[in-house]
Amino acid sequence: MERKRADLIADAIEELILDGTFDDGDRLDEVQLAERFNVSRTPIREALQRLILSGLVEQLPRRGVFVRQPGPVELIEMFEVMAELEAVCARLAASRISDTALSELRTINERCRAATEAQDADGNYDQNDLFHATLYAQTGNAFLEQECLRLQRRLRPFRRLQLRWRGRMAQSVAEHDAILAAIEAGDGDQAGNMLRQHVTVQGEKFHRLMSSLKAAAE
Amino acid sequence: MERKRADLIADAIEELILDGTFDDGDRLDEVQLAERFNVSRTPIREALQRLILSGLVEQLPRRGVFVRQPGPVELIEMFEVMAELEAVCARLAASRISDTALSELRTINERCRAATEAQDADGNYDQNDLFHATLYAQTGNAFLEQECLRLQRRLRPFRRLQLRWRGRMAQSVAEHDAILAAIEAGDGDQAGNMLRQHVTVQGEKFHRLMSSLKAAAE
DNA sequence: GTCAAATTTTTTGTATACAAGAACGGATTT
DNA sequence: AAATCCGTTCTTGTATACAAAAAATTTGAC
Repeated sequence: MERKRADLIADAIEELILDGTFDDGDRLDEVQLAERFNVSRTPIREALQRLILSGLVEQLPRRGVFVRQPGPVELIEMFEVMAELEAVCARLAASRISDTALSELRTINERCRAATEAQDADGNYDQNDLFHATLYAQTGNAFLEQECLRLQRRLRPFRRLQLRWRGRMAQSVAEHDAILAAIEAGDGDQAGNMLRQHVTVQGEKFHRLMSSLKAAAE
Repeated sequence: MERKRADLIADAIEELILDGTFDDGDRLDEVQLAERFNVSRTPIREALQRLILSGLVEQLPRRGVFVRQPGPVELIEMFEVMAELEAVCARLAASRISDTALSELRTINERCRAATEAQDADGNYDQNDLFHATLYAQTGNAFLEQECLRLQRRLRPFRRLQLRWRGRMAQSVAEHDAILAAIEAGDGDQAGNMLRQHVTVQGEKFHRLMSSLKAAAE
């Protein structure tokens, strides 16, 4: 259960930003939001503070808060950090993972495969996130796990764009297979490198992401 | 200049926690803090929200906020993440660093050495932080840099404990030298591994940190 | 005397009222 | 006609007042 109204509102505003209701650069007016959610300015301000700290919006002193979608450069940077963090997770997990967790990962990837064959993009998306999140947990480092989940969550809407590309889902499942094989073999460095490649945005992936962004902006 | 009163208060409370005025588990009473800082509860609450998001304090719904110092396990986990992040920085910096930045790093490490020889623990501490922060900037990834600075800041009080050990300062300077040599040689993997070792808390370092913590708790 | 229930009290969460600073517009001057 | 200065208005930041929920204390019963 959520703690208080301000938290619910923060999630709601975040959703409104991510689904494009609020565009980049828009000012988030406290009084407008207050009447929109039928609350006073106080919980709105608390919610905005949460979003400011998460980096989703920007506050200019005495000016207000503005939506701040990451530009191409920052996006690439965030994906690079995600790739490196996941590489670390794979390397650590390779030596710390339990047998049950390994088979669980296999099960999840099989569900990814099934969703791919069923052309179920949403199902693939959810199982894919679960696959990565399960791996984070197997690092045996709860702090690392939380940091990864935080960034994963932040990048979520942009990863969603990527899965639309033809053949990407099948490729993703195959890469998961290879990563699992490396982990099972206990080859942490290999698993890490593969996962880094799996997440990194470069080459063709980069151009596809850019054009997806441009298309989404229209 | 700081933005508003709430930000100043957040920094002040953080300082009070880090220097031990507020101990682990203490409840941060809103009204007490309000009269302590001669403001109303509103800016206090905003400040506390910042601290909650930064993980320094914990909020229990309808109960209040409590100081939450990390325990030994979480501390080790945080240092592990820091070590891995810095390893990434070193690897990336090895291929992206500029010549001027490299010589700047050398200069900073020379200041570390001078501070060590002068038995100036505070000077060494400051230059050491600067050395690492300069390296973060040379990854060419502003997002990664910010994340590293965030975690560095969080671990700051605990790193301070470590420098008290006999011989640690000199060892640190020598390790910096080796890391710089690896970066100059363009060997990113080597530089990364060395920096990971440099930051990792394990073996003798672990026992020393634990006893320092116990001593600080008394 | 002890345990439990109810009331009181304390504290958080929300609403509203107030103050200070910034943007906007109009008027006056060059 | 353009630019600048002053005033109005709008918005943020802070204070206070109010409500609801949880904790603590007191009172009553067994």
